[in-house]
This record gives sequence, structure tokens and C-alpha cells, in this order.
Amino acid sequence: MRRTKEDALKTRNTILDAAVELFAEKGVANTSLEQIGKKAKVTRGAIYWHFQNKSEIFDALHERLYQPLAQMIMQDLEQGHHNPLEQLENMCVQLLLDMERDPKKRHAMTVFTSQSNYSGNMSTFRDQHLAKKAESLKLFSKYFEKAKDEKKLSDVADSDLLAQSVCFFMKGIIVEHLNNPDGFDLETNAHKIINQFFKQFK
Amino acid sequence: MRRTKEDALKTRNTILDAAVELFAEKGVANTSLEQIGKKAKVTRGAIYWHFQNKSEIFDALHERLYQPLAQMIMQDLEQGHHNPLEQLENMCVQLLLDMERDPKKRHAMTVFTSQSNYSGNMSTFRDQHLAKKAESLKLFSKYFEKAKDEKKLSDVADSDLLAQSVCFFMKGIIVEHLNNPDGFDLETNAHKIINQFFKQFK
DNA sequence: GACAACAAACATACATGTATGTATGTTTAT
DNA sequence: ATAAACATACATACATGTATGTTTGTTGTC
Repeated sequence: MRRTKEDALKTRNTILDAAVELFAEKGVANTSLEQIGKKAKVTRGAIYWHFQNKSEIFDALHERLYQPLAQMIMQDLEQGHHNPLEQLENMCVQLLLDMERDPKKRHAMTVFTSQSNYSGNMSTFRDQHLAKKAESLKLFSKYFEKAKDEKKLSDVADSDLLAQSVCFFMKGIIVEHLNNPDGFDLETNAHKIINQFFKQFK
Repeated sequence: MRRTKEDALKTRNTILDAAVELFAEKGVANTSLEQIGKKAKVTRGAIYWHFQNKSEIFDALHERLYQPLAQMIMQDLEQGHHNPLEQLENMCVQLLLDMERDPKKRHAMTVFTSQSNYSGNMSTFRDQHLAKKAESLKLFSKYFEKAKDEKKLSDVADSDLLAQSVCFFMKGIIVEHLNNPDGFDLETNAHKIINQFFKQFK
């Protein structure tokens, strides 16, 4: 049964792909390893070879989601822009559309924005994942700091509160959209609603 | 073991109180009826007397949360206000502070804003609960319609998009706060951040 | 008012299915 | 020959739903 390292990695990713879909659909607690195995066309034995338990699958999926996301924002920040608030506005639209267009991202976002998935054995990851999110919040603050530097925002504005505000809004859109995709079409409305939101900073 | 109707109702509410706390803490799927019974100081037999199954507890808790909430908004709408947008702003602050100050509401909100609780046997309630939320959204639109009537908002503004915007923001605040109460203090910041958000409509 | 019957409101016992983790077996790349 | 990468078998715990037992408020009858 020994496979090449390449094939083993494929199996590992197939398991993760199956898991994220089932986790999004059924919740982590209501998804059994048997179900994941069936969807991935492997047995539980194979899952246990690759992952210690469901928790480790959960954490691997989180890593897969947030690593590229944080990187994307950091790279954006490294590029100069004559108006950092417009830059942030565009980034927000981009984040929404990326998620909308990539089912894996969408499923992962569904899993990790759902508080009750952080229960039972998953609760050990709560603080760790929160800390990663706090890092993203700091990245958003940087856009506001840069806007102050370029005189596009008043010096007395509270960058942290504004960054927090952006996070809340983004979170609200994402959570609501994922809960009810038919209720609000992101492809057609993302730009409009983000643009409306950013009016408060002008 | 027969009790007075009054006492039986007390038992029923004690069960619901215990359930909402455990659901918020552990998620619905990870909370057993045994745990609820222990917390309520009754046995599973008593729970089964009052409720058919966990689903029925779930739905009863939802009713307990949303009924008074919808009523509160409707009553606010019935009161005239010289500026309906300010009225809505105040309502948003009020909703946040009410939730912050009432642990039962907070727990219930935690349960019902967490998508993955709508899995397994609870998934049958998804559409029904979504429909109730859509009603709230319509109530928010009414504030914007009234603002147009009173010339406090441009006639060409899209009331539904703006109402949606408010819902997203409120949802984002609630979800984020419930996930991480230490990350953002609602008592001190609710008014500030809602006020900042409403600047976009002025 | 006393008492018996009934059933509501519980508590306890029983039966069953499911999910997990671990042990063991099999295949095959190196 | 060895061990990685699986598949299968075994052992156990837990949660649910149902059946049955117990307590006691209410009502009707005398």
C-alpha cells in the first residue's frame, strides 16, 4: 500500500477537501471521520495515518485558509497607493469576490466563522485562531495609518476603531452571505455595498 | 410527581435556561440532554416530558429570542421621530447594549448566529429562522423609507441596500463580540462605532 | 371534608446505534 | 527486508429514544 510521497500528499489533500466540504455542510461536530473517509474514498485508517484526529484536520484547514489570506493583505500593504483608503476598499471587494469564486475558501470560511465549531476538542484552537485574526485586524489598521500619513484621513481619527469597524462589516457580510447565499448576490453587489460603507471615511 | 401548572412551567423554563447556556458554550451538537438535565437539576425523563427532542428545545429558544426582538423594533417604528435615521441609530445601540446586559440574550444570540448549529436535526429550522430574520430586515428598510419621506435621505438611495448594510454591520459586531468579548468593549464603544457607521448616510 | 381514581410531571431502566481510538492485516515503494 | 500508506477488525464509551416506575395535584363522588 506504500505510495509515493506525491501520491500520499494527494491523499492528504483529498481528505482535507472532503473534510472542509462536510464541515461546512454539517458542522464539525456532526461530521464523522467515516463520512470524511467515504467522501474522500479512503478509509478511517488512512485518515488516522495522516492526521492524529479530527482536531488536527480542523487546524490544518484553518492554516490552509488563513495563511494565503494574511499574505494577500500583507503584499497589498507593501504596494504603494496614492489613497490607502481606496486601496483598502478595493482589497475588501477583492476578498469578498475571491471567497465567492472559490468553493474551498467559501467552505472554509463557513467553518471558521461559525463559533460553535470551536467546541469539544476544537475548543483548544479558539485562542490560537483568534490571535491570528487579531493580526489581520492590525493589518487593516495600517491602511488607516497610511491614510493619515498621506493626509487622506484626519489625524485625530481612531485607526483602531475604524479598522475594527471594517472588520465588523466584512464579517457581517461574510457570515450573512454564507448563511443565505440567495439573500444577497456578492458578484453584483460587493462593490456597491463596500463603496457605500467607505463613504463614512470621506 | 404531578406539579402545579405554574411549577411545571418553571421547570420548563429552567430546562430552557440550562440549554441556552450549554448550547452557547458547547454548541448544540456537543450538548447532550444528560448535560442539560444535570444543569437544570432534572433528569432526561423530565426533559422528554416537556420537549419531544433537542430540536424542539432549539426552536423554543429561538422563539424566546426573536419574538421580543421583533416586537421591540416594531414598537420603535410606531413611534414618530423627527429623524428616522437617528432613531435607527439609537435602536442599533440599544439592541447591542440589551444583548450585552442580558446573559440569556447573549447566549441565545451566540447559538443562533452560529451557522453550524443548524446541522443535523436542527437543519430543518434553517429556512424558517431565516424567514424570520428577513422580516427584521424589512423592518430596517422602513426606517430608511421614513427618512426619505422626511427628506432626511435622498430619494434615489436604495433603502434595501442600506438596510442590508445595517444588518451586516450589526451582525458583524455581534458575531465578533460574542466570539471574543475581551476584544471590544460594547458598553464603552457601542455608541461610538454605530455613530461612526451612520456617518455614511449624512 | 375525606377518599379514590386518574393522569401530569417527573425519575429510572432498558435497548440500540454510532463514533472514536487502537490493534492488526495488507500492499507496495524504496 | 523494511516500513510507509493505507484497509479492516476489535473494543469501548456515549447519546438517544422508549419503556416502565413513582409521586402527587386535581377532580369527582360520597
